[in-house]
Parts: sequence; structure tokens; C-alpha cells
Amino acid sequence: MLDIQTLRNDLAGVAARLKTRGFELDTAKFEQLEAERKTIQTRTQELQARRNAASKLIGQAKAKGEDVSAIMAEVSVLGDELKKYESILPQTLQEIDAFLAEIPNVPHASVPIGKSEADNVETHKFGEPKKFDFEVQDHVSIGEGLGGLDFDTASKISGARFSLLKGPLARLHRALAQFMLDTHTEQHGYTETYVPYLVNADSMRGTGQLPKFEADLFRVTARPSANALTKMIQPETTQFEDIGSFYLIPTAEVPVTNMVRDEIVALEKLPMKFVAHTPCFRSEAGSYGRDTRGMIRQHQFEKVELVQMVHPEQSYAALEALLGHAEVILQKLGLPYRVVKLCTGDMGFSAATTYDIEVWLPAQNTYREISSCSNFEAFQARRMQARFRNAAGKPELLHTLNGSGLAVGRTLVAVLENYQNADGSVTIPDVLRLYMGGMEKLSK
RNA sequence: GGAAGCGUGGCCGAGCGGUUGAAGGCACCGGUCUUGAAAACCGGCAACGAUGCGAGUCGUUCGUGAGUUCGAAUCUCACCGCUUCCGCCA
Repeated sequence: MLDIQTLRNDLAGVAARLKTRGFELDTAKFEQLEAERKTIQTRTQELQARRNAASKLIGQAKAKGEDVSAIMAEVSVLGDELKKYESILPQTLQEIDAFLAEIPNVPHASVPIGKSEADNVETHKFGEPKKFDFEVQDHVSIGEGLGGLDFDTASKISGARFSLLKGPLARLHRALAQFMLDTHTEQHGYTETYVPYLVNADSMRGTGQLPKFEADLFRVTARPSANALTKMIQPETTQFEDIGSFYLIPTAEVPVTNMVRDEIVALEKLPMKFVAHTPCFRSEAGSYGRDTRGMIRQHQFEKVELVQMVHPEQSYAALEALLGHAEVILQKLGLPYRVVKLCTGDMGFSAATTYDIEVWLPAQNTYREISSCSNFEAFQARRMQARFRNAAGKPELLHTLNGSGLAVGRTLVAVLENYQNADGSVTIPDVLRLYMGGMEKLSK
């Protein structure tokens, strides 16, 4: 969420910056809502002040045993108008809030202007795509050849966009996650966390998935109590999602970042650095026909996520560091990759700056996203009311960042494809052998 | 699933329907004292919002939402969350 003060002070400026990411800010609507709000709010507060003053007088008079009927008559006249204003003010404030909740973050000044993926800017590269002296197979053929990857059974059990791993391949998948967690906790100073995978609507709003992107999420509904159920069907209830239902997390960013929702943390607690290994669930609505083969795009996948809560002055340095932490995993695995800085038009809703790490996939003869590292500045913190007490002793919004370190399923894909041999076997990268009981190669 | 209890400021914890934004304590900040520190003592210290150039003024907030009242932290109802006991259960 953007700061409403900034919108009031520099509406045109904000609109111009949002336009670079393809968002048309309805400035006329904002101005109209603000004008309404101002008259309603000042009138309401004026009436409240008069009522409060009169009530105070009544209290004082009664204490002295004086007659209060005259003042009482006077106050009761205020009643109707005040009631009217007190009922429309929250509606107006809610409209403004809803309007603000759907505005994406303003891109940082350093973000390249562009419309799509094609305008992203490569910042650096690691490694050289390996030359193969045989026809490369994609991860599906390799995995099926090894007898450890079975999409038919997965689709029987659940449907499309699910995968099933068996034997050493399942173990390799687990090994990758363990390796990533250990690296981040032992070498990069992150605290390991285990978090809920089902979260409430407030948490989804906090990190920006709601209200705009509900279609991307899976919602599960617990059996509500009879009373909650009747409340749900009352027309005035607008908070259906808050009663008896949860959302499956699309990323660990949601539960981990929300640890600081509605908190004021001590200055010396910053920066906070957490890592979590969780499954992620995404509906992938709107991506029909994309990446239908293999385990690139799934409804359920594993990810090791890095999250930081930092002092506002530190957030850009922290983003560079966090990106580096994710890169280390690929370096240790010996997987070629490149880093791109996303252009204004390609960034996610909540991000002010995003770097994507793309790993080389020989079978696709291209780089594919395996990590996304973003600085959200105060955008999420403002939604969450996540603050710290600054040097002056005043609460101030902190900055949040996160990045995949890395997407486990896609890393498995990259290992299979980059380490494949002519005979269909796959060499296990050195750093993983410890986690594989010393195994050096996957073969049939 | 059954029964009982509880939700107050950064934290703990008081609070007869009427100057209660809320006692007290802790933490924190400033000062006195001290060679320095600690202790002791004195003082300060909620958040959010509106308005104003500003000092300030006003409003809202005691889990959430409705209600009663001139006036609600305090009374009524519903919901949410937490705790404990019983049952069931990985």
C-alpha cells in the first residue's frame, strides 16, 4: 500500500511513476473520494466534539446534584445527524482503503523502464552453458528414464500440474532443500523457521496477495460453526473470507513476513533474517497451455525462501546481499545462470525492485527463472503495520525483502538437465553427495 | 465434540457507566549524585487520524462488530482468538 500522504501531496507524480509499470491511476476518482472524505470527516468530528463537551458537562452537573434536563435536551438534538455521519464515514474510509489496496508499488528510480520481459536488463552471468556431444534430453525424459518421475500417476491422484517423485530422485529433491537450508543458516546468518501453510486473509492482505489476486490462490474452508454460518449469509457481512476459511500459501513469504504484522520491534532487533522451506500452492489460473510438460509450473512445489525485515536505510544493500545468498546456491551446484533486473512493466504488484535469477536449461536452450529477489520497501510493512522503534523512539515502518533461495523443483530440473550423461544417467553435484549417502550418480 | 475461563498501552497489570487515554510496575529517554558505572532520587514517555505554516486544537482506539445510553474499557448480544480440563486423534 502506498502512503496516502504522498498521493495527496504529489498525485500527478505518483501517477506518472505508476504509468511506467502499466498502471493507470484513476486520479479523478481519488480526488473525488478525498473531497468526500474531507467534508464528511470534519463534520463528523465536529459533531462528536460537541457531544463530548456536552456529555462532560452533564457528568459534572450531576456530580454537583444540579438539574441536567436542559443540557440533555440540547445534546439529543445532535443525535440524528451524528448517527448519519458516523455511519457514512467508515464507508467512505473503506472506499479509500479499497482504492489504495489495489494500487501497486511505485518502482524504485533505478528500475529500467519497460513493458515486458523483453525489456528486462541482464546485470551479470555465472558459468558457461555446457556443450553436450550428444542429443540432450529434457528433465521429463531423464526422470522417466530413471524411473523416478511419474506424471501419469500424479494426474491420476490429483490432476494436471502435479508431479510424483520416487526413489533416488525423491531423495535428490529432498537433498536440494536440505543443502539450501544448511547453506543459508550456517553461512548467511538466517534463522530457520517452520511456519503454517494455511494462513488467514489478514496475512494475505499484508503481503499483497489479497484483495487483487485471490484467483491465484487456493482457499480451503473449514466447517464453520452454526452461528458463523448464519452470519455469513447475512447480507451485511462482507468478510466471508475471514470466517472459517484459510488460504494455502503461494510462497513462504506470506507466513514469514507476517511474523512482524502489527508489531513494533526494537531497533537493535534489525535486521531480521529468516529462511523457511515450505510447499507452495498456486492455482496457475491464466497460465493454461504454458509449461504444461514437466515440473516447471505446478500447483504444488517446494521452495526455500529468504525473508528480511530491515531498517529503511539498509534495504537496498540488503537486497544486493540477499541476491548474493541465492546466487551462492547455484554457484555451489555449478549451474550456469544469469541475473536480470526486472523492468517496470514486469515487476510484481508489491515490489519496488526485483532481480530474477535465471538458470540455464539445456533442453530448452534458454535461461529460466529459478529465483526472484525483491525489495518491497515499506509497501508490505504499511499494509501490515510492521514497524520498528527508531533512534528518536518513534515507531517507523520497516522495509521487507524476500527472495527464493531457491525454488526446489526447478533446481531439480536444472540439475537433471545440466548433469545428464549420454547413457541417461545423471551425475550428482559434489555438494549434494553428502546428502545422498555418498551416491555419485543416478542411473537406472 | 463437551465444560470453564480470559482478551486493557512496547511488556506486565489495575480499573463503582461520568475530566479514565486509562492507576501502579517494568522497559526506554533526560537530569541529579558518582572518578566511571551501578544503585538511589527527580522528570518525561501510547498509537493512529483530521486540521493548521506553526505552537496547538479536535477526533478515534481497552480482541472485532452490532446494541443500550446524553455519555461505555466498564452493561447486552454475536463473532474471532487464546488458555485450562474431559473426550477423540498424528
